[in-house]
Amino acid sequence: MKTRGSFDRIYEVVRQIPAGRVATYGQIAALAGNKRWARVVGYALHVNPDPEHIPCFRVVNRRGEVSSAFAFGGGNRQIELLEAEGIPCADGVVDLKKYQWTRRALEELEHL
DNA sequence: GGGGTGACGCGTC
DNA sequence: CGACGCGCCACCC
Repeated sequence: MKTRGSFDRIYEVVRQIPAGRVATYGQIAALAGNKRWARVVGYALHVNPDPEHIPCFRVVNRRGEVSSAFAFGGGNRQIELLEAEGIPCADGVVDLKKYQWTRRALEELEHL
């Protein structure tokens, strides 16, 4: 597979999102290198080349809302996958306050 | 190389 | 956290 420039960067970050946590597009962008890639992140996941190894369902917008157009078969599918990992999002919205993937969150988990 | 597009973010009202 | 608009940047044609 060829490197798709920034896309590859983005995929790498998304791949590192731990189960049971979600990340925002802006956050992915920031971790990938540029905060302004938020839009590019969306595009990158849209053309997700390897859904099996790239958990794009763990990526939500800054408000915690799941995507309306999902590569797996609709936002509904994304909700199922998230709940399967213990992330409640019945209304299609995730509580970022609790489930957003941050270093701080990881530390707290380990500390607990 | 120019232009259109998009699974976004943030300020504003 | 309702709606609207602009900015942002990479990708495809």
